[in-house]
Amino acid sequence: MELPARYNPKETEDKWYKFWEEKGYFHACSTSEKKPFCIVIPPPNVTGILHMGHALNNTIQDILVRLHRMKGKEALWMPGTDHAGIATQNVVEKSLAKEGLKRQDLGRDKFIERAWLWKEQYGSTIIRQLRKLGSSCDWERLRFTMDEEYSKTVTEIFIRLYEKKLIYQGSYIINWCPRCQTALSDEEAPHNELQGSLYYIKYPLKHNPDEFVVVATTRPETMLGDTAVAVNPKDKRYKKLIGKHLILPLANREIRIIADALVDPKFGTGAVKVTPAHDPNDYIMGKKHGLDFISVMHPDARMNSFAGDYKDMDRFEAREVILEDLKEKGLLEKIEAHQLSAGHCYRCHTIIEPYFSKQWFVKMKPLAKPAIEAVKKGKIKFHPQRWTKVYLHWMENIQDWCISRQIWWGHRLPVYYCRKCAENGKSKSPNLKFHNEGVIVSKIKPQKCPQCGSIDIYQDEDVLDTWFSSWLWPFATFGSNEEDLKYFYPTSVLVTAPEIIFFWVARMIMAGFEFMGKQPFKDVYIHGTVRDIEGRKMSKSLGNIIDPLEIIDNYGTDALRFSIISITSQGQDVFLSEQRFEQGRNFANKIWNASRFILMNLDPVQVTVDLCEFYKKEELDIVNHWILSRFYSTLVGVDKAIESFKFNEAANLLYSFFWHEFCDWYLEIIKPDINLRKNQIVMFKVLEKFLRVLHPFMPFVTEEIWQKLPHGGESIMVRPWPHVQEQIIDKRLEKDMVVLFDIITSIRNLRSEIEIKGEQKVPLSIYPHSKVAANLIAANKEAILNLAKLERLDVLAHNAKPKGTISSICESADIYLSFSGLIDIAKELQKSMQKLDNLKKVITGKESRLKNAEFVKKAPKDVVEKEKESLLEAHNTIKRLERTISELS
RNA sequence: GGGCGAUUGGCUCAGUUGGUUAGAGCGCCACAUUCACAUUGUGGAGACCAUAGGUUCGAGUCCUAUAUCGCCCACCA
Repeated sequence: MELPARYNPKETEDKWYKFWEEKGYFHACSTSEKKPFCIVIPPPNVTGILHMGHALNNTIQDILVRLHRMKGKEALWMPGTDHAGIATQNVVEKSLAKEGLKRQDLGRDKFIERAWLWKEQYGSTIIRQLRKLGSSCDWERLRFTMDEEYSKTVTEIFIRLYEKKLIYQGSYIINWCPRCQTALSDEEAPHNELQGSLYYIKYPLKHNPDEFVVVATTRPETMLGDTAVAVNPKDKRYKKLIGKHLILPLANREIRIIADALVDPKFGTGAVKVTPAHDPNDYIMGKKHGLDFISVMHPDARMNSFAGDYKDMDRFEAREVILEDLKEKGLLEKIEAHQLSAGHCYRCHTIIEPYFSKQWFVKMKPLAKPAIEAVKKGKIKFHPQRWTKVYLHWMENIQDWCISRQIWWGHRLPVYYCRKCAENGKSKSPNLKFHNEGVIVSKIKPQKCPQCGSIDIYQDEDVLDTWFSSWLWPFATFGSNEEDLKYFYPTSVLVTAPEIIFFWVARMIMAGFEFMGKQPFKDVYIHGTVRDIEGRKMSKSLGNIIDPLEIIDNYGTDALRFSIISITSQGQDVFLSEQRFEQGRNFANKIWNASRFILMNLDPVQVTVDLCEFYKKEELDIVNHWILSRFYSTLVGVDKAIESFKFNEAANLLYSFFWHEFCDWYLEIIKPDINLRKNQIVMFKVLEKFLRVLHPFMPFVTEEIWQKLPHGGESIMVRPWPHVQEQIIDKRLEKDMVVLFDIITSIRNLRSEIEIKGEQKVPLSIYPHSKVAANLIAANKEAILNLAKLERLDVLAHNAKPKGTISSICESADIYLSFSGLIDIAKELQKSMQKLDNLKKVITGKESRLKNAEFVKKAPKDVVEKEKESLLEAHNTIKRLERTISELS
């Protein structure tokens, strides 16, 4: 069979992916007799495009799924996308903006129509890209968090929680994004450091306007909403002022001086302006002291009419103007540089505004309880383990979850209001926003108010937090299919990134227990973040993105997969440069060429035997036994590595086995006798099995080659994972072979050092140091002749007189070169002296260790024995070296 | 303020429960091309394992500080 000398991924990848899919290999079925294995994909946003984080995340999942499929499980990888409320709405709004439109111009229904249209058109981009990656997802089950059935579940869950009084409506300070104009949960408003200023502002006393209380603030623009100044009750400086009144500058309102232990007397001036509607701390004080809540901003963070002259200014513009005005009035005492941190919208990075508003919340403490237990008891395990602490810390300090969003794209709250009931309630609370009368929570819009019978009913405008649907993902994806749920739930492993632990992982665990009564998964593997070579996150704005699709285009999917896996250790962050992908590409090519070589030399008739039968009946020679042993040892290592989520270790084991042992040594050794039956069988079987083990890592190249090999079955993808043949593994032999390689390497080294030209063959004598070495040399004489390019090899018996000059010694043998003329005596002498020196140091170390009574007494016996042995060995080597030196001089 | 991670050849990283002379890939140097593969082969150079203490017969590995970098959490006006 003629194959090109290079592996071309472009010609194979799409072909095989299509083949697998058409064969239905990706599909998993709950009626199977097999044991289930299930992973639910962290649903990428519909707005998403594949980045390296996805590539890593999904490669790991695909490895696990393919592996377990081969191991005989009914393996399901449940795919889907997330509607990504704010992100998608932003994208659709942007596209509208190009037409000069705002969403309000369209109205809610039209806008949502538009959003769906967008989703239909672009929402499957990421799915297509996941396929390029080779992901073996069960596409028949593709889900979307706004599918009809899924949405139904979301609504039901809301009602269930509401009825359990775990969902409530209330007015609190929440994180408000003025740009997206919606509330956000705490997790969606991460705090970032900012370089700001601390402004010291004088507030005049009412009874004596020439005297001031100076407050320190980072946000002067909110002063217009101040309703008090607070001091610590123990603060002597202010004690006599407590209860007195101040005139709030610029607003010319009277505000009270209150005492509260929350105030830190050491910070600033020890006096704090209190703005209950714009600061969470102040909110608490406001509640405690019965202060007024004055919101001074519009939802877009422009100042509102409570801000008087500053009305309609943006909050930061207002800050500047207010500072100017204060300065003019002589009320700005000083400005200090000050580091602070502020919440930022995780979607648009706008600084969030702590904003007082009425929202819906989930009471989290009761949900957290079983989720904490499960992790503490080890029913759910994090890998690496350290994330357990992070998880528990968050869970144990969990805050209620704000779930209402003031956007249009998402699951609308199943909440309706009766206008009539609300009107009636108004008498108690003048602002419609602040009362709870007339709330109806229902799956569908009620015909009339169950309270008063009015038909004047309208639905809440808000939608739910996107994560309120994703936290149901491990079971909501099965919809109402009880059999599937019973079979596949709880799922097996969750593979995800650290930044999503609180958003998603923790909440899924809570939802699993609350709604299913069972944990959603057993293991959580948290992989690292993919960064650029300088350790920065990859982002568009930094321009440091490495596009996985480009890598696929240039290097191939298998190269991408293999490279990224081989550098991802144990959840450590990955520093990536494009160069890394050469390793994967070269490896694919190496496999390709080794296979090409084998195919060119393969007699298909000879290899149709069963390998087990073969080595039961026929005694294996050293080399074939060795490579089989190494293969199975590697397999053991790979199994173990994957079990402990050390994917890089598995990948690297496969890499070095194939390249350095199978190709560099094994194939080179058997090359001259490649037609021998035993060589035919073993080289073929090892290759075939190796391809299977590698398949989860590099699915395409392995399939392409496997199909060209004689094979049974349709696809490598559905072939069983090889069984470890314990009886073939011979650690002793593996070690011995290293001796042989050591000898060959030493001869090659010698050739190189004395500059024997490439093909020039030299005669050599060799004196083996041990019986093992002697046997190996005898059994592999041909191999040594070939690999070390020797004309002749004489193996010296004990006491035999060597013919040449001693030229080199290695651990296992002395090597005598038969024509001494080639040797640079001075150089060799120097080299030997150097070796002698090193060895003497080693011996000194060993001797002193062995003389140390403590060591002999306390160290394990085998360690002491080993030490003695190696000392003896070193002494022998020294003797030989000294002999060499005397011969040379 | 608290927590976590990292610090090992020029670069990027491995390094199992402490055990003898610390590994890999890339890069570098030399040699090799009618040989499956130059996306190759062969050989080589290159590391007092961040610093300072400690535990131990023995520390890259365990402990305590320190430094630098990074991440996360917290009601830092």
